[in-house]
Amino acid sequence: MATRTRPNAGTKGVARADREEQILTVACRLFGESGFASTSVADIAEAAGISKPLIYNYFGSKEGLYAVCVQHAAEILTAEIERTAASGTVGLARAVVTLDGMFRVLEPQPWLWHLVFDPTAPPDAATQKVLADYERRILDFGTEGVGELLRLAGNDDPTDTEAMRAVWENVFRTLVTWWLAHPDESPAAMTERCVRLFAAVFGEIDLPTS
Amino acid sequence: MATRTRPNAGTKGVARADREEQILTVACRLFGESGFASTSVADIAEAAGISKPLIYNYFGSKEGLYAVCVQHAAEILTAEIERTAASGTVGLARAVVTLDGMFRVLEPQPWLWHLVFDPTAPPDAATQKVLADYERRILDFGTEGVGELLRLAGNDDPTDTEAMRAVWENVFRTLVTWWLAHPDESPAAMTERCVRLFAAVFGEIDLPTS
DNA sequence: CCTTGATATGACTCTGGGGTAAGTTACCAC
DNA sequence: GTGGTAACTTACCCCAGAGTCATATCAAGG
Repeated sequence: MATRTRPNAGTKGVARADREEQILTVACRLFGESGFASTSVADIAEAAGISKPLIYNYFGSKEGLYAVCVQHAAEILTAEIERTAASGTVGLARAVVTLDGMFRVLEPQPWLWHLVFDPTAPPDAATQKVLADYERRILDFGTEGVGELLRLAGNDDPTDTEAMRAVWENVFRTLVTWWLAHPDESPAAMTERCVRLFAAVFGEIDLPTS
Repeated sequence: MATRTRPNAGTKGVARADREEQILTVACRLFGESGFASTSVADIAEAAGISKPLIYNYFGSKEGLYAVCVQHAAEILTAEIERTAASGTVGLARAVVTLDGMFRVLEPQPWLWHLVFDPTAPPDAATQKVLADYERRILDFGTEGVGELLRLAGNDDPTDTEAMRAVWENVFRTLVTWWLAHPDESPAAMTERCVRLFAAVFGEIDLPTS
């Protein structure tokens, strides 16, 4: 055709699976850094060097893409938590080990954290299911340690346990979020800081040799 | 005129100050319950039984209205915190007293809480200034108690103190938010729950007679 | 009465951003 | 070469929701 109305169309030799992975990587970063609501599909397309319809072609909708991003992040974070949980430590030592693992996992891609806790995440069913699953898998670990703490103090009220679990979950989140807001701090240094903070509240704790 | 093209126009005998207060009340509730981003000016107008332009006439913009709402809420919450702070208690007892006061203030209008901590609040200068002021006034109280706790454990690292303050602030927020999510629990019952939770972590605490 | 200012609204405009229709290009199998 | 298909884009539609304009009604003062 003499009239090249769409000079950039046509395949560039990138297989669908590869393109999907590339889009996913870019989207995770943008969604994580700016939040779901403040990130437009056009932004992602531009950052990935492709056009908007390709994203819709591969992921269906903005929500669809987001759900895959959250799934991706949740899998990484859950795997790390389950890994440290399997290491056999208990009580506060386990908390420290878990935090330490989280810092190390997040260091190369800190935006994953905010992805999972994005307050502007859509009420979309797929996304909510992924988040609910994540929540459920994480929950048990927290409830364990917290329940133990309360029983030690002679308290086995289940509602108290639930409230305390919410508190613990948010302490965990706060420590990670605080660390993310202080990028100069290494994971190791932050872990030590956590140990000092716990010690101030609970007294000295015996850590596993690592 | 035979052609009554705008049958509902014209004053209804409500003075500007009264209308502003009425709009403010409705807006606080809607913004607080659904968040800034999910609440449209049309929603507020409808809930207040007036038309959209009147809101723009009185408040200039959606952000302008929101800033006034946040100011309103922040004043109420700050006043309550400063009131309990002036009561003379210290340490954990003060934490309990402050929480108790907060539960009582929020009982008739729980939405005020989420208004101040809305993650979808606009980056608008006026709003941010109000929030920053609120933050600053609250901050000192937390830093005080937290600093004391750390010093007692032989720790006076200022960065540790800052991190611990962030943790404490979020524990406070979590307890209030948890309570708001359990509307059947009375302020008194929730205060007692907090006492039990603190006791489990810190051991028994001596409360002021009240 | 009749002007003036405050209170009020119906019916617009405009923009950002999600989503789509329809076509274009390249590669591969035969 | 010539279909068929997968990869890709341009240019568009469309709507919710912020914000505005021109006008209408009322109450009070002269």
